[in-house]
Amino acid sequence: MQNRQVAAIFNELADLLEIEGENPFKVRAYRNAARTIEGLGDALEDMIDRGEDLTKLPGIGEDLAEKIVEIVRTGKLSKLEEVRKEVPDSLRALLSIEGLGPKRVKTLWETLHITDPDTLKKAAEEHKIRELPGFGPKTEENILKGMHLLKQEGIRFLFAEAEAYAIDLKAFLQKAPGLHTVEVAGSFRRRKETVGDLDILCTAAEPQKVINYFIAYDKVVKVISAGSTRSTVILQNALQVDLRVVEQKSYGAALQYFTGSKSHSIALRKIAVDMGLKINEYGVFRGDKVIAGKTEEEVYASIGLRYIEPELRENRGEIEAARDDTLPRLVTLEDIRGDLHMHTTYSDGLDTIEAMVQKAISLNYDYIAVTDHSATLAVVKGLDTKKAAAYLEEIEKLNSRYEEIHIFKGMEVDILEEGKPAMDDAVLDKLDIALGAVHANFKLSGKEQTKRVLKAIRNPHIKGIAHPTGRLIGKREPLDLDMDEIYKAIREEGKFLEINAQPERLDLNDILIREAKEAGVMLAVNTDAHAAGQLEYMRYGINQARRGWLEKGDLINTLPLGKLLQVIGKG
DNA sequence: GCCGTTTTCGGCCCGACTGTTTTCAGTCG
Repeated sequence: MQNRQVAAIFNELADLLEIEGENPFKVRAYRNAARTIEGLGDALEDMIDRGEDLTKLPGIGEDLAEKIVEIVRTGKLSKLEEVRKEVPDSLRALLSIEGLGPKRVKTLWETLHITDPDTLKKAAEEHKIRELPGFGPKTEENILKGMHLLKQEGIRFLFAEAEAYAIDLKAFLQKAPGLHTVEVAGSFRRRKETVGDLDILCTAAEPQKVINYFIAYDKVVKVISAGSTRSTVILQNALQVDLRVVEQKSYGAALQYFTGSKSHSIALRKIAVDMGLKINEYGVFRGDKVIAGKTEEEVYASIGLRYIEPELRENRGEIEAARDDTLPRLVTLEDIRGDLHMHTTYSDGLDTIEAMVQKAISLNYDYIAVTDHSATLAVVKGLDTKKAAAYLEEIEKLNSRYEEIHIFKGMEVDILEEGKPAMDDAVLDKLDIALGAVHANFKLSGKEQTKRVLKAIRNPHIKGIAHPTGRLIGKREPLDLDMDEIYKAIREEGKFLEINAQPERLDLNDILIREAKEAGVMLAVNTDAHAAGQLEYMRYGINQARRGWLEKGDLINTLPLGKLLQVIGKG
């Protein structure tokens, strides 16, 4: 039973209870618990096995702790089974229709016996809905329009995809009449690996003019709302954009509010309440008097906190750290001295080794590792023993030609099912950096998979593990690895784990990165570039590293060349 | 259902927009 499944059960229960009309604070308690569980570094199952006290977790009390144990032990929750008998589970689907919340869904169910999207559609088409109290023709129409958006519900965009749209939109908004500033906030500003919508904050003297300009953007296909200070639209690509316009004096408070995360902001507001203050998007107030709001620094300072970087704002301990002045000094792109994972025409890359070298020089790197694939069934275009000889020779040649950069002889070596590297020792002996990686047999049991990777880590030829969990965001689940065992082995062997910067990998994820750091594990952010231009993906990996609380000293590729040589045993 | 250097009971973040109303409930972020 995975944490995500436990969280899903609580979310489902919350939805059904809310439709039932249960105390909204009780409903919120279930949702808060689900959020806490989703953000957990450890598997609940392991925590229970170790006898840890779950009520220590935020938002988990006696009752919910018991329910968690029940779910983990039995795979289900009797309370949910009971509620399902009272409220049809299919009603949940209706909640995802724009404009339908628990109250209206309950009304539809009790009066017209609507239980799912199909019966809802029929009732709307027969104009039965407009007759209900609290409903009208407009609502009925909106329900019908919202029906075909139902399927697209819940899609999230990779950060890198959202970035492209955000850049376009920002450039467009910069030309809005009377605009002062425009900033993309929300999960985009927090640099989450996926982004559900874009939240954009503008400051302008006349907000209405900016709103009017915004909804005329040529990629807008639907205007959901457009008031005097905020608006929500849907773009062609189904991306939702929320725009908020405030005055300059509220910029900091509004940026904080619009950046979130929701639970981070709620926690701040609670602190303010305890101090007799109130925080909203216009400022920090004592009574009617504004005491802060122009900048985010001011807002945090007003409740006794240091400024918190957006990447940390997830209510996972950053607020306590800000109070104690123990926040990390997050690593930056400028700290990176080199890239230790990339591919060339020697395997499945698009550019030559020399093209990669030249691009790396333009990025001011001190070193790179060229790490083409070893050939296996999974990676057919890779290096065999014979091809490897030419490959290594060319790296050496380029190394003497380009004095301004050091080129490591590397290879991304497939870890076979038994944990052995897919390359002869004779070749491995000649390498500076061999990265072990899993590219096939993803379905092994957690125990076997862990054993397989541990064996690779203990292999003296392997220096690091590339994209350790093998996940592809939205496409492939991570390997079922015992990460604590992995961290232990990596630490003992003096090896490193990679943070892979490919937009759909970002592997390790933020939570595992932070765990790894706490376990004393060395890490490296690498691009796994398959073309020279992709060396610029480093920034995505840095985003992830920052979300994992990493500082410069946690990454080996911030080290100067001499120090790095020592770390990989070549100094 | 959670939580507590004010509290073990009585609070629980805060405001904008829409559509339905005729002063506001429901929804959303």
